Amino acid sequence: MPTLVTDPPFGRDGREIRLMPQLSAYPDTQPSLTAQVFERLRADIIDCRLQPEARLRLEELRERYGAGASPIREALMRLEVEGLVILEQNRGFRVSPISRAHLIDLTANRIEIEGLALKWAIECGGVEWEAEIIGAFHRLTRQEKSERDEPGQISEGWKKEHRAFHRALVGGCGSPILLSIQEALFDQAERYVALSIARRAVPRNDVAEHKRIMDAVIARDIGRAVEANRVHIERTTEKVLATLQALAA
Amino acid sequence: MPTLVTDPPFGRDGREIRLMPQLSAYPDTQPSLTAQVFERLRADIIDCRLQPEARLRLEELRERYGAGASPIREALMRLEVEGLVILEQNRGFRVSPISRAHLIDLTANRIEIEGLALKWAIECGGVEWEAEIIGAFHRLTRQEKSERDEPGQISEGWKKEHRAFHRALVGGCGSPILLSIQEALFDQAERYVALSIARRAVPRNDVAEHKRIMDAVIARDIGRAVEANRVHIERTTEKVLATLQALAA
DNA sequence: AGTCAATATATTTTCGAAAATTCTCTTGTT
DNA sequence: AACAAGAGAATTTTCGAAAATATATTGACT
Repeated sequence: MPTLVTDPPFGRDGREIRLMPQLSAYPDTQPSLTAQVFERLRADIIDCRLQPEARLRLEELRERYGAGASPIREALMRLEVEGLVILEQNRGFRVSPISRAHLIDLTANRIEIEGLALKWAIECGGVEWEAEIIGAFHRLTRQEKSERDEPGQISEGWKKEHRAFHRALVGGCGSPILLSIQEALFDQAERYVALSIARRAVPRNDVAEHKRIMDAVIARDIGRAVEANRVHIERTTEKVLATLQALAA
Repeated sequence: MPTLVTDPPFGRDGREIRLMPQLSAYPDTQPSLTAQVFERLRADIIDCRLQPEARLRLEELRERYGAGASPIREALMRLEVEGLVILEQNRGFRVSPISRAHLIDLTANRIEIEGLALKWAIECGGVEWEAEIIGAFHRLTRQEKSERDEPGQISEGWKKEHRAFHRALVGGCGSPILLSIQEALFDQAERYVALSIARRAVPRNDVAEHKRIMDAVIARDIGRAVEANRVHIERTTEKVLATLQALAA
């Protein structure tokens, strides 16, 4: 079974260049335990199965994820840099707190970062990029937002397609750095949405908002696209702020 | 259940609120081994004592930093998220490669991110912020850029003050998120400068550039400040690109 | 020679327990 | 009652070695 000749992603080390790498040297290795724990922890935090400020005791996490101390701490260290977790010296980890101030900061930054990414994408994205967006939008509209059995819940499928759509929008910007920033901020924001939903807020219908962004992007109208994106982000934040407010009261 | 809407940064846990915390509960704990290793590794990579693409073998690092596997791997995981290190599954870590493309991407992003931070800072920074800048500028100008004994080397002191000056400029923006992004990008960029210096490039005199930024900021002229900052960043990058070019040839 | 398989070596990844630190609870003192 | 000190428990941090994986080497076969 011949390996497809793809650009070898890494390892451009004189010593490592071989005419034909042994197949066994590049198996589809399953992700390391650290990587698995990282993904699960990240998802659990974003979806608020682990609540803001919840203590993350090592013993509990070992139980929950079936791993030793090392992979778990390594995953937590990554999450701390991404802002989903905080570490207090010798006092362990907890899920990052949420707050009005943080949400507002996050929103302002998302508007700017995504706006910039949109601008660059419109300036330099090609047809392939446009096609991705249109495809992603189609998949998003064909996806039920709420689960049939749990009406006040956003479906996993919808969340996935929603993320994919936003990713497609900025995907043509040509800047890996900007994309990674965008993704980190998106993750953080999702946490607030999950929280708002968990508080029985009714999911809102935002198909029109998404369509407006897409239309402006396809029309290559930077100003309109950035503006539509701003509106979309701000609407979401307003909704979340309202439920947070109601909760505090 | 966590309270949602108050803003104090940490530890807003009913149980932890005490009238007067016991002193012994908050000692000046010395940083954990992980934290120490992280700082040293980060510095070694930024200053190119660990060269781009160098393999980071666990055993060597244990030797170098006098620590066990856990702290070192934890530090490396953090650095990977920050982009200073890359991890290849089961094949270990190496220092992130450098490239023209990456430097150019970095530069474009720095111009935008720092520009935005400058804008926000000018809009909402107070007198204290202005004073910090003026102080930082003063310290920077009083610091020798080159070491007396090593003329083609940038002094540690200057690098520290230079970082502090740029930090002071954006420090008033009021956005912790934007500041953390700015810092991460600054770190990455420093690596290229260090590399260029290591290649015997003569440090350039950029006092005037810094002064131009500061004057515009103090005059609260957003356009001029952002423009001056853009010029400063681009000049640095041009210099680095030139030495990289010469190196490749 | 060149390829392949099998083996040996090197390296990363993971675990379980020891060491260090923080937290909790009791007891004694003013 | 309030506070401080100290023993004991809980938890985090770190280590050293085992398990898993990747790389290098050897030797047989074409």
